[in-house]
Amino acid sequence: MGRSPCCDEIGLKKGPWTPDEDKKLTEFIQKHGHGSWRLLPKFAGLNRCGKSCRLRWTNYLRPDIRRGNFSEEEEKHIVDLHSVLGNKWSLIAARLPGRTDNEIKNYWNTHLRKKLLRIGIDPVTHMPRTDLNLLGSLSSLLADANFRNWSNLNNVLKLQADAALLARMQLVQKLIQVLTNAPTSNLDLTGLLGSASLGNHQLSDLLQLSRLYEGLSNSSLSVHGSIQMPSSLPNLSFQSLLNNNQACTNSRLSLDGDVAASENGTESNGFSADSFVFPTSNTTSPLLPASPDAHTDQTQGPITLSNVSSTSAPFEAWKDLNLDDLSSDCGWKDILDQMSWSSA
DNA sequence: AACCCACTCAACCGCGACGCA
DNA sequence: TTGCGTCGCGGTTGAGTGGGT
Repeated sequence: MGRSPCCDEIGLKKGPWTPDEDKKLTEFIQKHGHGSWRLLPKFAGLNRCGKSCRLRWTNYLRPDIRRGNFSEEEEKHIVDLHSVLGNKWSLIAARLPGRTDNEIKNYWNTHLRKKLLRIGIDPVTHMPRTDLNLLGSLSSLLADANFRNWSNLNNVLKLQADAALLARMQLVQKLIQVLTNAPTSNLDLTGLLGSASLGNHQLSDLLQLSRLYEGLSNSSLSVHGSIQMPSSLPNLSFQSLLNNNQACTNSRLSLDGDVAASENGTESNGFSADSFVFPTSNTTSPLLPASPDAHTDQTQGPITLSNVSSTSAPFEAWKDLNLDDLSSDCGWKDILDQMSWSSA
């Protein structure tokens, strides 16, 4: 919408602030509050635009700002939060008392991002990088003395990524439960999809969620395999999809044991009541098993959700989130935006 | 001492969101 | 509903700084 004209005005000072300007701004705000940022510089006797004043105050002069180096605890917290929130610096800053979004953003870009890259973690996805020269990354990791206190950082970060995935899976589970009004965690969708209670939009949304769930579970299994799926995640049963013509039409599902050609000529996958394959374009993996015996870390033994959350905070961070936070994640935003029922 | 280069971080810019008339 | 003013956010810039040669 409308652009603030204040910074376009000619004659306003730009660049570094002088101690005198800082003093004027601080004294004025302490006495009167900031009120309208646009009018503030005029009343405070500053030849600056309101935007510049706000920035100077919020990022530097505010009395509750904590200066100095980031502690290890803060670093880990930032990584945790970033794995869930992405580049939502203001949200991250809100969970780190005394730190500003600008400070965290700078620290991320100059330190943390590089650290993650060095140890082979993609700082965007928080997944292990796939474009690595493994030997090169190993040597650089070994050479990185900065991580002496995070000796197991690689594992910790993998767990974080896993935990973030699981958190998302749990969210999808919740959404499915809301959509289907299913009371139990062991969700059996038999009959639900065929029932008259589900409208076209809901059916479509449910299928979309199902694909999302599958994508997440595939990521968890194929990329990491270091985490044990918690029993709280649903053992989804999609047998009723077999009998639902609309679902088959919408999603180009094929039936158990059958292989049906889809419109583009590729084959989709069969599924049964015990396992199923979502109608994604190129995956053949079944839904993750709910068995606690599956997918244990070879060297450290099974990792349960409880001890994952004790070593990494995404679950803690997740508790603080609302759907607005989640919807900022582009893929998730699409999903949530398209849910015609979510606001109903 | 002079220069170069990499790095840091305060500050700026552009945009979207929101409130209000 | 529309348009305007304002705020706040995230990405980017560039001056300052420190280390290496």
